[in-house]
Order: sequence, then C-alpha cells, then structure tokens
Amino acid sequence: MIDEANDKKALIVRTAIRLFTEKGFHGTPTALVAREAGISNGTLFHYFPTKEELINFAYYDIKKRMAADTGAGVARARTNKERARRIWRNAINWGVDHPAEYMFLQQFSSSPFIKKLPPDEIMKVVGIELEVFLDVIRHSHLKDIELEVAFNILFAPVDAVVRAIIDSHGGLDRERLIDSSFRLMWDGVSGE
Amino acid sequence: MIDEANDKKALIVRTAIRLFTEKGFHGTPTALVAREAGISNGTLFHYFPTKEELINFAYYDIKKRMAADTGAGVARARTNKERARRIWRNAINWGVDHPAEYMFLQQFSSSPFIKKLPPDEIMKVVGIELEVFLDVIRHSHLKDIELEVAFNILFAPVDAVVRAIIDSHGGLDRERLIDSSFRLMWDGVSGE
Amino acid sequence: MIDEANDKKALIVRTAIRLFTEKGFHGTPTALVAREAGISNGTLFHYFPTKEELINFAYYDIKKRMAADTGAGVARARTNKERARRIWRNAINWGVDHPAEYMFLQQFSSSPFIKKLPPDEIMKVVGIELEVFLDVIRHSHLKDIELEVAFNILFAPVDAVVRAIIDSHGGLDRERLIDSSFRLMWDGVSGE
Amino acid sequence: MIDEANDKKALIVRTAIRLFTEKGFHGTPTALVAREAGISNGTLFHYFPTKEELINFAYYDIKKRMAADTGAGVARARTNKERARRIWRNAINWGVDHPAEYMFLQQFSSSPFIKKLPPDEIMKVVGIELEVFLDVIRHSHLKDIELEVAFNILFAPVDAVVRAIIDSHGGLDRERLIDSSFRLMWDGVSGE
DNA sequence: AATGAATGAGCTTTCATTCAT
DNA sequence: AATGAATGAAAGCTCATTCAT
Repeated sequence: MIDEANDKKALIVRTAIRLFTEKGFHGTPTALVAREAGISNGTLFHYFPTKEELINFAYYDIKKRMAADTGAGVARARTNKERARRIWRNAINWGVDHPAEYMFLQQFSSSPFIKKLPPDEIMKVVGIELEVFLDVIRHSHLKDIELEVAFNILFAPVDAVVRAIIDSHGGLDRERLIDSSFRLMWDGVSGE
Repeated sequence: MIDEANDKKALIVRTAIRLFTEKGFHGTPTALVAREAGISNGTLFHYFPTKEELINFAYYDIKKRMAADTGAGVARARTNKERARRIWRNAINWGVDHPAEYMFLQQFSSSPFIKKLPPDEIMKVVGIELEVFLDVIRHSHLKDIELEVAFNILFAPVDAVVRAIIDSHGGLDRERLIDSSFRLMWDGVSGE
Repeated sequence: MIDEANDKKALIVRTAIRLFTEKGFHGTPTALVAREAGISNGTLFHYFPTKEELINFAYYDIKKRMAADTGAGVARARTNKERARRIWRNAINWGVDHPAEYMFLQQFSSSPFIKKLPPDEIMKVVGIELEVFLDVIRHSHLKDIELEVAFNILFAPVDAVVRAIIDSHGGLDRERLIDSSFRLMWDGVSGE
Repeated sequence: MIDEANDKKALIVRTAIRLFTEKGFHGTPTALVAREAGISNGTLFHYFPTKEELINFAYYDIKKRMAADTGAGVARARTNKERARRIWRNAINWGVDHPAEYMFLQQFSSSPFIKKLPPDEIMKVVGIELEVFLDVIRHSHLKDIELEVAFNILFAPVDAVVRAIIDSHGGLDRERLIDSSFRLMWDGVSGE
C-alpha cells in the first residue's frame, strides 16, 4: 500500500520535473502532468492539492538528490583541499549530468511566483557541505562575512561553469573548466 | 509625432518593467500593463504585437541601462586593477540599488519561456567591460578558457553578493562585501 | 454604442434569469448563460466579472420591475383601503404571472450563498408601497412594531397565496384567493 | 449493531445539517461532511447513496423535530384560541431558537434543486396542527379556500416574525411580536 | 461494514490577441 | 493612431461517486 502510494506520488513528481524543465512552470498544465503520468486529473490533486505544492515538492526532491550526490566520496579524501575539490567537481558534474533538474533549480530560485520556502529548510540540505569550507573561509578575505553568504560567494563560479558547459552542448572541456575554476577559487580563498 | 510615439512606447515599457518585477511575467496580464500605463488594450498591441516582444524589449532596455551605469568612472581609473574594481563595485551597486530590475534580469535569464535571444546581441551590451579583464584573465588559471566563459566565471560572485545584500534587507555591510569579494576574485585570478 | 452595450448586458441578464429560475444558481453554468445568449464566454465576464455579480444584478433587476408593476394604478384609487387592495392584488398577480422571476426572488433571499446586499438598497425599492400601509399599521395591533417588520408580517400572506396558485398549476381560483386573503389581512389590521 | 448503524447514520445527518445550514447545500461537499463526522468518504455513501438523499433525510429529520416541538403543551390548553396561540408561539419560538435548522428549511423549500418530495409526505408531518385551525378557518374569509392553502395563508406571518427576530440579532422584543402577530391573525380570521 | 484512493466531467475565471470603428 | 468590446481556448481546481481491498 505504502509503496504503491509513494510510487504514485514519485511518479507524479518525476513526470512533473521532466515537463517543468522542458516547458517551465507556466508552460506545464497540471492536466498535462496527469496525462503523461497516466493518471487522472483528480488523482494528481489528491496528492498535491495545489500546483504550487507540486512545484515545491519537486524542488525539494531535486535539491535533496543533488546534495546527496554532491557529497559522494568526500569522506574518503584526506586533506581539506581534496574534500573541497571533490565537492566542487561533484557539484559541477551533477549540474552538467542533470541539466534539466539543474535548470529547474535555477528557474525555481529566481521565480517571483514562489517566495514561501523557509530558508533553514533549504540550508539543512546543503548544510553538510558548508562545513568543509568552514576552515578555509576563516583564513580568507571572507573571514568577516556571514558564513552562508561567504559560502555562496565562493561557490558562485560553479554555476557559471555548469551553465557554460550546458550551453556549449558538449563543446567545452569539462575537466579543464572544473580544474581551472577550482584553482581560481582556491587561490583566491587561500592565497596559497 | 515621433517623440510622442516614443514616449508612449517608453511609457509602456516602464510600466511593464515595474509590474513584471513585482509580479513576474506570468503574473502580469497585458491588460494590466495597459491600464496602469493609462492606455487602451489595443494600443499596447499596436506597439508590441506580442507579449513576448514586450518582455524582450524590456530586457534589453534594462540591460543597456545597467551596462551604461556599470561603466561609469572606469575611464578615470589609472591601473587595470582599479578599473576592474570600479566595474566590480559598480555592478554590485547597480544590482543593489535597482533590485527590481536586477531580479527581472535574473528571472528572464533562467526562464525557459524565452530562449530566443541571439547571444551576440547580449554580449554586445556587456562587451566593453570584458576588455578590462582580458589581460588579467590571460595570466590566470583561466587563460585557456574561452574568454566569455572565463569572464562569467570570474564575475559570478557579483551575483552572489547582490542577492545576499538584497535578501538581507540592509542587514549586511555593503562596502565590506564588495571589498572582500573583489579581493577574493583578484587574488584568485592574479595569484598576487 | 451605449444602447448596444446596454442591450448586450440586458440580453445576458434576461438569459441568466431564465436559466437561473429553471435550474437554480448552481445548476446554471456561466458557460451555458453565454451560449444561450449567443455570446462568448469571455464577453459575459466582460460585463459581469463574477457570477455573483450577475446574480445580484439579476436580483435587483427583477425586484425593480416587480416594484414598478406593483405600484400600477395605485394613485388612481380613492381610499386608502382601495390603494392597499390594489397593491395586494398587484403583488399577487405579479408573482403568479411571473412565476420564474418570483421563484428566483425567493431562491435568492434564502440563499446562504449571498448575504452581501445592503438592506437599505433593497428597501429603497419597496419603499413607496410601505407608505400606503403606514396609517393602517398605526391603528393596528402592530402599532408598536418597527415599521418594516410590521409591513413584512402584514404582507406575508401574499407569498403564501402566490405559492399556492403557482403550485396548483391553475387549479385554484385566483380572484377568490386574492379577495379572501386581502379581507383577512384588512380585518386583522383594522378590526373593521 | 443496529444501534451502532443508526448512531452512525444519525451522526452523519447531524453533521450534515450543521454544515448545510452554515454553508448551504452547494457549499458543503460530501467529503467535508464525512471528514467532520469522523468517517470515511465511502462510508457516507454507504448510508446515503446520493447527496440528494442525505439532504432529503435531513429535511425530514428537522421537520419532524419542529413539528413535535410545535405541538408541545397544546393538549393542556382549554379553548381553541388558546391552542392556536400555543401553536403560534411554539412555532415562532422554535424558529428563533433553532435558527440554523429554520433557515435550512427555508433554503430547502425554495431550492429548485429539489422538487421531488411527495407533498402528502410533508403534510403528514404538520397535519396535527392543522386540525386546531379547522374550525376557525371555516368561519372566516377563508372558508371557501382549500384547507391546506388556507392554513398556509394564515400561518404566513409566523415566518415573517421568525425572520425578523433572527435578522435583528436580539434587537426585537420577541414576546410583543408573538403577541401582536397572533392577535392580528386571530382578529383577521375570526372577526372577533 | 468500512476505507480512501481514484476518477473525470465540469466549473468559474483568465488573458493574449483581434478587429470594427 | 487609438480604442475597448469581443473572442475562445485553456487553466487550475472541485466534487459526487465508484470500487478494490
């Protein structure tokens, strides 16, 4: 029972994500989501009473998976720099390998349509990664900046890299971009 | 006549931008734009045959103003570093001082609704600023990266800073953030 | 222009009243009103931004016509009793001759769906008739009762008569009912 | 078992009446009734295969209770006038003391949604009271009118009084209204 | 008897766009 | 150029009812 219900909910979310990333929130009627998921209009609203709730749920879902993947293999790294590099690489790879989901995240976070998410909920998700950069931020120009903000500044190039690679449709050397951008960030931050 | 026509077109665009940034593209009916601009429904479509064209026009309009403001005072700076710092500061200040327009730009650039803008058109607008960073990029980790991409990577923290300040509603020290983020970027890029 | 616009609005109201009285508020989709009126869905909402507004408008429209008809010939009557009898007869006749409209009024006034009408607006419409009964109420058992309430008590049998005749589908003697009920009321009120 | 089943049915009806009177038939989804009654959606339809049947049942239920209460103490009265006065007073008091149920009855009886109740079924319920007025009607202006119709005409002011008191939210003197309206009716009917 | 997920037709309302004037 | 009434497809959401368990 539980499995099937979850399956159905998961099915809806998966379908929704696909369509949202293809056509945008507003370009995707709930009826289309239902049809593509092979369920009825009413069933969709049984699981998500509002389109907005569906969108929010999809956002969390993606964010969670992204966070999980981004942390992969970090524990195995010896030095802090290696851990940071892992995360950096993982984050970029995730974006490039999940372009639809990635663009969904971007679309979501600059949509005036939805402003209602509790910030701490979001942070909980990325929280683990933050710690890796804690020490390094403390010895950098960002040492007096609020931690979360500092982290966002530091991480900003990741987004630029992902976008560039996605937009180039494979025309760019992913490894070089990852490497260059990481060294840029690391040098900037550590003065090493 | 021409003046009046331009005035009316400008009036529409100004009204549209205000509403778009308040309510988003989809939250802003063309009818509302017309009413708030004090013209008729039909007149709006006389100047912009399509809502999309109105949005695009608004985008260019903002982008142009932003580019102009970002270049202010750059010529007066002596060293390249000073020029870069000027641009950096100008860009952040512009975003913080024009939050609505800034968010509109963000919203626009990650909207799947509109993909149809020729990239070179966009670049033409930011182009001038690029040159300032040319030399510095060539001596950095980014030297083998395509110039435009390198520029975007370098500039990414600007966005993070602007967002942080806007979101903090005045709770952050703008000067410190500008300074710290610039030094971070500069160190990263120059190994200085 | 004005005439045509008014015509269209009137056409919508007329159609709506017909359908409402046949099928009830909830049994009448706005789309049906539009179709039967020979206009588009959107046009209906151009004139009545809300279904509720359409219903309210229809209510006033009927009420006004009823009030006008009820006052017919009253001025020509000599005595107060004759005037009262006229109104009594007119009111019953109107209800019987406009059964659909009459039932609409009933349906409306006991619908929890709509409670928002300013009472004075309603009274303005029936106001004129009230005066005829003023004097007679003052000399009756109702003399200490608030005027409007007294009037409603006095007039209540009209409704009973109308309903009876409508429900009997012509099986009842209208004249006798009008006459009997009026004498009943008049005797009760005047002790004559 | 039977008790439990009856209990559950009664529970549903009670809940339904409360909600219907608060929000109207159409404003009350069956799902809401079920939820508020603490049972499942399906169970409601086990006891009432149709929403309409639930509404009808609720109508009878209220009507029966009203009739029972209206007859209270009538047997103890000596004269016919006293019996009539009792009924008159009881009816008004019931309406005023059960405003929700009373409005439900009104709403029901002028709803085009439901026309399907056999009239004799309804009369059976009020029947007993009718007899008290039999004699008095026979000596009045209404003597040639069909009994049921005559009764309705006679009783009409009761409704006006109840509505007035309910609408006034306690601002009116209930006793005076009961008294005045009864004397009005009685004088009208008996010429006494 | 009881559940509650599933259905899908149907509803009110929105809105970009057209067009006669 | 300017108007604004008219359009009608489409959207998000509701809800009485069914049915497998």
